Amino acid sequence: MLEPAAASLEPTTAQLADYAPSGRFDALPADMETLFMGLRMQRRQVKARQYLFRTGQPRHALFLIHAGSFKTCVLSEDGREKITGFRMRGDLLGIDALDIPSYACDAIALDYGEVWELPTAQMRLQFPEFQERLTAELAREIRRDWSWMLALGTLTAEQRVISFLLDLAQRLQERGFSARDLVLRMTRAELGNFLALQLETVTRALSHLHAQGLIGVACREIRIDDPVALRGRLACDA
Amino acid sequence: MLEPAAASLEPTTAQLADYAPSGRFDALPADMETLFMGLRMQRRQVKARQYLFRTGQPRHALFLIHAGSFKTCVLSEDGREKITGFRMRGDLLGIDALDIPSYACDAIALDYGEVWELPTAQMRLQFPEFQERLTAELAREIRRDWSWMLALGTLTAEQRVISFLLDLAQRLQERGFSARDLVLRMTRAELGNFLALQLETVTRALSHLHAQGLIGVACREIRIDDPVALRGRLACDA
DNA sequence: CGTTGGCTTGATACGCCTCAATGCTAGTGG
DNA sequence: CCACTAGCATTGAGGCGTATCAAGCCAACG
Repeated sequence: MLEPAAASLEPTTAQLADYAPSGRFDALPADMETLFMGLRMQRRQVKARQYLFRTGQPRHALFLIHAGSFKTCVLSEDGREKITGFRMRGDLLGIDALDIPSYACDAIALDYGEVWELPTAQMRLQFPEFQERLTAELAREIRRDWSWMLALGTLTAEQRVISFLLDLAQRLQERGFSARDLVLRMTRAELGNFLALQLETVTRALSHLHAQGLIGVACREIRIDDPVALRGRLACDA
Repeated sequence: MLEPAAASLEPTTAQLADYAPSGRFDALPADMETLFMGLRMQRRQVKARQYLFRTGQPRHALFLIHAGSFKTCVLSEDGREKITGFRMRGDLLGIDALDIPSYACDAIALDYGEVWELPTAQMRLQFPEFQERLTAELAREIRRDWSWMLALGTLTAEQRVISFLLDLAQRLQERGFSARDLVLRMTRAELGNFLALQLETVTRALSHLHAQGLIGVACREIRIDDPVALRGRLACDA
């Protein structure tokens, strides 16, 4: 367990709030849940490590994450794997295959998960704005992807890890959790895969930031001690 | 000038056709032009190096590329730049900002360019399937991005260059050009930026492939001599 | 109590970056 | 016509950052 953060530096969340690799593009996160609250929907629970769907399976529905965390990944024919994102409550799974009959990625629960199954055909009829919501969600995903492409292409290993932590902190905060105390739902290997790093490099980056007093590290639990300093390290010439 | 390819290895285009970083996901490319043929549309021409639009500008329209090549790029606050894609005839520019009032990237002509301006509001009324076409285009872009994220995260410098060449060859072929003789519309620096490599590394990779007789290189003109061997190099353990 | 999976740390190797020099081509102006 | 310049491509030498390999630690679990 990590002891709670020293209350020395208070105004850190404000700094965090306007940061994210995707921050400069995005409008506020959509609240799909309230939109569909009245609708009777199929719910589905998945256990840790379980596949929600796999690449190539017939796509019969979209899924709205209600609880838990998921990763989505793509595979090449020769076995190379790449995690394309870590998804959490409010995110939609499966939209990347909206125009084709089968899923285009794997969706795997990191811990446990509960999803709501959206029957797309029915929704289109019932909610005229549904299709527009989908385009919005897709466009947002593109901008997120571009931001990460920018980060992976231009930042060092340590900066990538910082980017990830700050991005995660912001997403947690948007969902009502602390932006300071994070619990990573993925292994070091998965994190490294997403950031295009080896797991040892991720560990070393975290250890280094810890040694400098910027974060607290206890395995999956991360405490962000100095968001301002972290943000400062993201500049090109730092 | 490059002399034409030796006619020794004939059946290469078939191999090429089913390859692309995005190949395993995508359906055939959309023919937007014929769809909108009857419509009276604003056309716009841009010269080399000219911006079609910039990040943050009010988004009043989408653009369909009719001729020429464009690059789209994103910038971070501290000046880091990343080219998110090279676009050509039939591609849509601006869709990544469909849900927000201003453009989310820069679009810059590489040589010259002619685009058709699509008034989105009008199109939605006139073509009921237009919104669905947009979602399809967005989903395809996401899958393309994921494929490149996979490539950049798991391939060596030389493999990335090969991937790019094969992808470009396929896109040219889809548009009725030769899949064997390519003309790069971008500088080595731009190519390196897209592939997360330095321009010298791109040059070295091209020179190396040339020295092995797999391609012909004369500055911007590339001839693909041995697509099969190139494809073979993309395997994980090659 | 052994086994397994995940995390950390160190030593070494290698691929790509960085810096520097050169060549080439096109455009410009004397 | 020929300097002169600017932009782009190529090539080499050396250094750095991350990958790779190896070992040890710890908690969870059968």
